[in-house]
Amino acid sequence: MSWRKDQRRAERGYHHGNLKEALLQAALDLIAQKGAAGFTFADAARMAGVSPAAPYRHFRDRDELLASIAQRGYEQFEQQLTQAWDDGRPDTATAFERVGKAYLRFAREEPSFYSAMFESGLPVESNPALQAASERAFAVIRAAAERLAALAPPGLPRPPAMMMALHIWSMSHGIASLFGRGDAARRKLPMSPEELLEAEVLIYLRGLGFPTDRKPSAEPGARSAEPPPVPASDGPAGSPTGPWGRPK
Amino acid sequence: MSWRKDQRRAERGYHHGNLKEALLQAALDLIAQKGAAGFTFADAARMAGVSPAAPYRHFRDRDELLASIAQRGYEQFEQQLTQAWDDGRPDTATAFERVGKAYLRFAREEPSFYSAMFESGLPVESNPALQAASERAFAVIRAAAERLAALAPPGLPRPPAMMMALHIWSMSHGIASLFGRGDAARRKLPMSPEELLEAEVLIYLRGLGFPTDRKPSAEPGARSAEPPPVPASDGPAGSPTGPWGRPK
DNA sequence: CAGCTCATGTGAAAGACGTTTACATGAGCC
DNA sequence: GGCTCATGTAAACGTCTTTCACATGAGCTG
Repeated sequence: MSWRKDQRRAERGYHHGNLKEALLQAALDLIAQKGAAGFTFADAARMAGVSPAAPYRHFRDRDELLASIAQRGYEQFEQQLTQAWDDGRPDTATAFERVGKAYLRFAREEPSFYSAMFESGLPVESNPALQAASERAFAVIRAAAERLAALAPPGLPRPPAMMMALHIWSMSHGIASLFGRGDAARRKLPMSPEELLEAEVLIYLRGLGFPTDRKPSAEPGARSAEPPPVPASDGPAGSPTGPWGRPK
Repeated sequence: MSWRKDQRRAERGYHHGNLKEALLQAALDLIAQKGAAGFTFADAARMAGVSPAAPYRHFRDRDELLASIAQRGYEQFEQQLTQAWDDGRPDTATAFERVGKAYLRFAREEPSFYSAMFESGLPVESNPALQAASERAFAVIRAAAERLAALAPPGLPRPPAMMMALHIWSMSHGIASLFGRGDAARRKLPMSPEELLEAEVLIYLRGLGFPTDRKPSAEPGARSAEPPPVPASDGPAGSPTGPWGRPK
């Protein structure tokens, strides 16, 4: 009946050797299958081929394992956002938009991490390391917003970068939470989450007075020979189509 | 030792009389205390003073109780939004902003419902009644967006109301989820969630070409003698302050 | 290499929950 | 008064979390 367990032990010996990693991996798989709420310490142990008590040698309790996953999630998240931002290349606006897309991509492609980070009900503020990781991730968005704010058209008051960052974050998070996952919580949408976010950000930036044609690659210092983009706020004669495409 | 239970039973007789309601109420209290994940069927039964098996006479399982709460939540949510919208009185923009605030207020003042609705991991689409209730709530936002879209300045392409509704929804939801609750998941903010949302919506609407002075009460058909508000997209000479107040 | 030590894993057990089943109660109806 | 059925109880099962005493063996020390 229980030859599986014994065989497994025979294969690997009394000591697992890398249980902590194995547990984290197992937890990720399980969360992907059954959600952050459905995931079980005992299941992870089973999947790693150890007794239900073994995990306690590596994590104080179930919540600490979840927190570890969330923390790794924030680290990967930060990395993805940083990579998407690519220090603002080739131009700030393009890079900025990539960051928003990276947010959605992360939510879709790493639903387990996303779950542990944002939906597990973990008290972020009670875990300093977790909070720090979360803040480092947000700092990427904030830095991007800072650079973008610096490009705000002169003559208008410059928007606070922190506010912009929070706005972009909440847009991305709202879309990701409501519509962003593989098949969970999906309502029928007239457009993809990516398109939805792209339009939202474009409209928002236009509201701040940024020029918003599709290729706003003309920055002070950029080596562009084109004429500067026409601000979208030119009036009725200005842009005939909005960020959502031509009306049908 | 167990006189409490017996006494309770003596007070109310063998039959509870209103167990279903009592369980829903108990569950709300428990979710408020310990979160949607921490809430327990047995606890609710205890709080209602009945045996752990009694709830099964009223709910197929724990998830059905949670779904009932979520459904009531959506109904109350719809009601609050409808009331905030007040059919667009006194003017569309004011009422629209009230809807956003109502969203945040609901998240803050009914965290139990909000939890059950958005954070419990319930598969909304698997429960037709729940899904319908959720869609009725969204329909309020959508109807408001419809009215607002109809007021879009002429000459520019009219934004799709559905898209606007989804944008407003995701903004509100993002802010509520990230910053909106009593003390959970709160990061230190330079402004209140309400102010953050108000600024975001204002910037967004301006991006769509809507006039955005603080009292945009001039609508076609409104009994206003003022001149129409100046569009915010007038250029550098236009509005000296943004939605976030004067720069310091 | 022998022996020690300590990190790591095991098994058993206690206590909580979810859920089912057979049985008890009593409110409402004939 | 007696029946019936919705509603509640007790007991039991399997699972999960967590703890504790004990087992194992990897790696250091001499």
